[in-house]
Amino acid sequence: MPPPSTYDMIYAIVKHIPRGRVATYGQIANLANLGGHARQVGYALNALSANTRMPWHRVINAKGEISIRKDPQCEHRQRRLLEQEGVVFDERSRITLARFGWKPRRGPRRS
DNA sequence: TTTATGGCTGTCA
DNA sequence: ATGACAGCCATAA
Repeated sequence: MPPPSTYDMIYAIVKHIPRGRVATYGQIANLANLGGHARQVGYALNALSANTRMPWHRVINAKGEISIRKDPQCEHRQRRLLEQEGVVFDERSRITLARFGWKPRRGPRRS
């Protein structure tokens, strides 16, 4: 069987993002051995099926904001999904990565 | 096969 | 802190 494709790796990482937490494209790209090329991550997510169960909405850009695609409405929808998971946006529509940023690894247990 | 695009990132001012 | 520029690579036509 052939090795996993780049998209598969990305999907695997995104699937592992816990609920109520968000990860940046660079974060996923790094975990996916992409070497930091976050772009492919975004494309992979965009290539997902509409009925996929992939938590693509938990993936955001390094600025902590929701990346804009072709449809500005997607931004609104993604934000809605995140809020539904408990993620909070500030006035700038930005997420506090320090708080909601997904920390892979056993992670330092927060108090 | 080549060409064009694309949900980004990091650095500089 | 924000704004602007260039670079990298895989997928789809």
